[in-house]
Amino acid sequence: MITTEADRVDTALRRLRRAGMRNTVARRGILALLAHAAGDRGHLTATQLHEALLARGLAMEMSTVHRILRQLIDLGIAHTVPVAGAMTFGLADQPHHHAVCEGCGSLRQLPAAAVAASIDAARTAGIEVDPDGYPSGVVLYGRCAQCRMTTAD
Amino acid sequence: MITTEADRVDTALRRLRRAGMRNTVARRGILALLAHAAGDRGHLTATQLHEALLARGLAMEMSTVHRILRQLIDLGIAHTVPVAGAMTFGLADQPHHHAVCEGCGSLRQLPAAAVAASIDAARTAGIEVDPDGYPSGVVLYGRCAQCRMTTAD
DNA sequence: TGGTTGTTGCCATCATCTTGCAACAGATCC
DNA sequence: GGATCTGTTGCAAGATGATGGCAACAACCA
Repeated sequence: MITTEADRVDTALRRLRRAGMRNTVARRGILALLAHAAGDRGHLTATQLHEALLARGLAMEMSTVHRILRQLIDLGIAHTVPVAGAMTFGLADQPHHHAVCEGCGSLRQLPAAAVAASIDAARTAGIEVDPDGYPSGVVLYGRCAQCRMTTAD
Repeated sequence: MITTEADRVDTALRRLRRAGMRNTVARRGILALLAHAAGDRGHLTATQLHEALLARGLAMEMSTVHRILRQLIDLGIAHTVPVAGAMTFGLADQPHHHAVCEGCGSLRQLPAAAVAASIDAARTAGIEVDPDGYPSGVVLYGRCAQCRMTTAD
């Protein structure tokens, strides 16, 4: 992790600005949370984001959260990973892919090099996958150590 | 494709039977469609399955389709891949993973060997992924040739 | 500082999936 | 073949996640 959270938010805001979009409280809040989550446990669902925003005193509508997330994805600023029927969101400023625990939904980042062979195989099959993991890239669904312990089936 | 569709349905029904579950019209219908789809374009969503069942004269409730699909997944007979906010379902009798087009939702199957390196990387990161692709395995999200043509962005 | 225009809040709506319960039907035994 | 047991389905309601329209608001530029 070279850049700080503030730097990453700043960079994202500049990209928004260049696309003709405004620097608003709602967007700054969401970007700050995404940057924080990226350095922490991984990605967040729209609901988790909404709750975290409220906890920070940033009251806003759920529809606004969804709208902003969609915009961030359209611009390639954020990317999204489907987990257990819901979407989770993270910053896409550092190329990576994802391994998801289907038990608890926790998420690990995988470097691009680790999934290169799989991307080659997909290309052979006719699907071109972004090597930087945008908008979803490669997702591996499995179980983390803790969930393998608790559900011994 | 070594086994016929009928064989695959039969095998699945035997596994259901062994688990103490009954051989019903609804289950036969769903398994037949999944077996057919696997040899065709890939997987089906619950809605697509429901419509196809109605088209075959097998009237049943959407809730029944969902219930049966969940049972098939619990038994490892079917597996599921999230595509564009919905889940798609396919038979899991032949070990494979998936490459999905985010444009049109079409799906290609990848052999287990093609994604082995990625699964190793996930294990290193702490997530154990089933090499046979159950229940979701490895999913690569990208774009097929046709969608890359139509949306030139 | 005022005007323009993108953005947000609010509300309604849609789609997908889940759950509870009573009626039904497949499987087994006699 | 018929009775019985119990898993299964239909029906209806609802939880959850995501989207769209419109008026009020606020960020940006001149």
